[in-house]
Amino acid sequence: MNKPSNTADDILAAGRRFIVAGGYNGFSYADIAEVIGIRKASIHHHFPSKVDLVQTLVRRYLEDAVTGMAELERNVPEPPELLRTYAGFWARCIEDASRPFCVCAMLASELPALPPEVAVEVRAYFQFLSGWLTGVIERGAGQGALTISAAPRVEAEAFMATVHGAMLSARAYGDTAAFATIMTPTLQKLIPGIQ
Amino acid sequence: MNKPSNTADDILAAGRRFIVAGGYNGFSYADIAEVIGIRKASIHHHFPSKVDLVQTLVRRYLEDAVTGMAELERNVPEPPELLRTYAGFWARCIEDASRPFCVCAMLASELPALPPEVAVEVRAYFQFLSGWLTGVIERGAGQGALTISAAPRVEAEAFMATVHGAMLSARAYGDTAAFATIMTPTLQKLIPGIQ
DNA sequence: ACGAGACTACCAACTAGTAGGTAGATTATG
DNA sequence: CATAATCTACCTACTAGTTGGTAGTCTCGT
Repeated sequence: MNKPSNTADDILAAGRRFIVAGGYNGFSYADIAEVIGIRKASIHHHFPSKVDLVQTLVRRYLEDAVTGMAELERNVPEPPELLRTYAGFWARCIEDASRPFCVCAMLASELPALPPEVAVEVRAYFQFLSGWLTGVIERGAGQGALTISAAPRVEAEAFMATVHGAMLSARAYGDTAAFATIMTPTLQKLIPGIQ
Repeated sequence: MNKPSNTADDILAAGRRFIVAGGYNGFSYADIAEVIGIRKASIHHHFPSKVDLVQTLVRRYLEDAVTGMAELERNVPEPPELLRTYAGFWARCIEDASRPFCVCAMLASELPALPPEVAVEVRAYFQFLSGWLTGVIERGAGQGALTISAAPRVEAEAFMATVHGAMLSARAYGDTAAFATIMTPTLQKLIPGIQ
């Protein structure tokens, strides 16, 4: 069922690691060529330009998020647990250094300097994520399972902002546990009845 | 009282604008030379290397924050108003596009790819800011003027994370008002007795 | 006369991207 | 079945332009 080793996918995976570490201008075709063991020109065969490469990468990142969230909602139906699982997912990714930062959060920070084709994909990711969180929070508040003090959309934006800011702090301090430390009280304020 | 036009300061100011827009790798000596109207080589006279330039820039950014916060505390003594004024400062900076992002939040995002001399300065900024916020929140909670559900240090980290994440969202959406929209309920959760 | 601050003129290394070619697999056709 | 055409995936070798940085010179105010 799993596809054979594919160079294009290897390039995208390497590109993702580089973007997570240093952003759009933090890597070159030469860097990718070296880590996956092919020549620079061969990357151009798969992705004619750097814009193509990063555009494809971000588009696939969003697709993965869409299917990931759908599966998450199938496995974890309750809104409070959904938020906790989402935050826990990132806590693990950061702690085991497998995905120490969100690709789109990284790219969003340098949005004014990004090629417009990439910028539009990054914006789409933010819109999807905030839309998904709005739905979860709206449902949770309707059930009385979440305590909110503003409109679901606004609470969702605040939650998403805290997640991204917590990633940033964990990185700034070089302390992977900082993410969970920040998210715990944030979740507690939304979920009633736990101390 | 105000110093005469100083090229070194002009270089730092231009560098700051470029970093805010696109990070450490998002600008070159040539870019700075062009906007301030001197030759590339003349910048090396003031800052021998790019590391020197950015290190000086971030160090001064922290110094300005230290004196700025001290002055803020002299003018606005009450913790709730202090937090509101701090958030309001950034809201204005973002809305009038004068400082659409925090230099150190920007650099922190690409910390793993940063020269270590710069990284250490960025870390120092985060430590100062979280320390200052911890003090304000601790004092406010002691007076009963702020409602907190975790240790002051943790509340301060969460507040700072939300500020940085809200900047990121405002940038991602291209909507300067998003920052204030996110910060309003965040402040309301901390400040009792307002609806 | 001297130093600060600017200049011209370089440099090696790196950037994304191109040109042209090769080996091998796949597909179409007589 | 054979063979010709095409395609995929890579290669070497190159381009024009940019990167941070250096060396040496000119100019101007004190």
